[in-house]
Amino acid sequence: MLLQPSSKRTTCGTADEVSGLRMTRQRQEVYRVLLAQRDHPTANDVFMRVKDGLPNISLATVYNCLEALVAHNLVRQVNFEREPSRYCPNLEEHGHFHDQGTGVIHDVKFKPGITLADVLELPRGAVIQDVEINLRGQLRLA
Amino acid sequence: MLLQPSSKRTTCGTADEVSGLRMTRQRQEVYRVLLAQRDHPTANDVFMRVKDGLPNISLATVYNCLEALVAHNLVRQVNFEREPSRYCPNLEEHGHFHDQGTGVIHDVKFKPGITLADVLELPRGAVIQDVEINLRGQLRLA
DNA sequence: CCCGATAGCAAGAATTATTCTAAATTCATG
DNA sequence: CATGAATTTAGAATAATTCTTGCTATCGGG
Ligand SMILES: [Mn+2]
Ligand SMILES: [Mn+2]
Ligand SMILES: [Zn+2]
Ligand SMILES: [Zn+2]
Repeated sequence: MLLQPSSKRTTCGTADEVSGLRMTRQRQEVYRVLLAQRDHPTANDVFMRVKDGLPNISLATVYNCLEALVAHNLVRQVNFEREPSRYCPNLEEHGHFHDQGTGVIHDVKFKPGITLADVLELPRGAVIQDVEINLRGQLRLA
Repeated sequence: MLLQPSSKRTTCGTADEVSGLRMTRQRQEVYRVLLAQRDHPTANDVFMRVKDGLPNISLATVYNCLEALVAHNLVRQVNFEREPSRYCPNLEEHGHFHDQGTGVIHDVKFKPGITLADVLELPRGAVIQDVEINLRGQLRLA
């Protein structure tokens, strides 16, 4: 899962053929930044962080990289209401809890052994490709 | 719950004080259109439908009316990814299933007796104010 | 009924996250 | 090294939504 710059390998046929994604310096740095601080940053947040290592990167490239990482399932895009999209490198199935008090978005695990069909009356024959569970609330310490 | 034009009543102290929303012709028509065809229309869809009855209504007013109805919990706003918001007059707690084949968005009921805490490992002390469950997939007939 | 105050509406401009365009650069491959 | 494909960049364009402003409707008290 640790991806290397593609310059070191052939495009098709080695480790990252799994994802089929060419790992450029920009994509690598965007991905590294997402792993380093898992606070669900926006594209602009990522842009600012990535500029430390790649001062010439453009915002359009950050969007391109994020889109590529999402398309190849290395990163998930998280949308709350109509706010700017956020990005999450946690690949386990999980939901998100937005704490209105602090603004922090927490990952929320599913309880083990629970499946969607246990909880929802899905339409007959529905094949689910994507699940999005977003919660808003407050963290009230007892 | 059936709201009347406010001209027939005082602003504070009668039936729609429950919601505190003054029912203008525009809000009434927007709400009526949502109840009449429960296909989760966008603001622009609502605009086009409402123009039959109110040819001079503006899109900004449709947005204002939808915002007012949502703020007073008569209508829910439904967001899939970054697509235009859709609007749903079903006030029961429910999720949404977007059928990629037809583009139709279906309401999805929760199974009776299930609560979020049964399914998710919520952060300690989390008080949930809003739940959003959005599914994407295909309706494959067996 | 009349009046001043408040709320809502309409038209168009502004906002802003995101996407697109086009030219330059980088890269894989032979 | 040459070639073509993929990627990056800067800036323009897009589009859903929000904002501004002037007007209209409605409210509630006298
Ligand atoms: Mn941010
Ligand atoms: Mn539509
Ligand atoms: Zn996450
Ligand atoms: Zn619905």
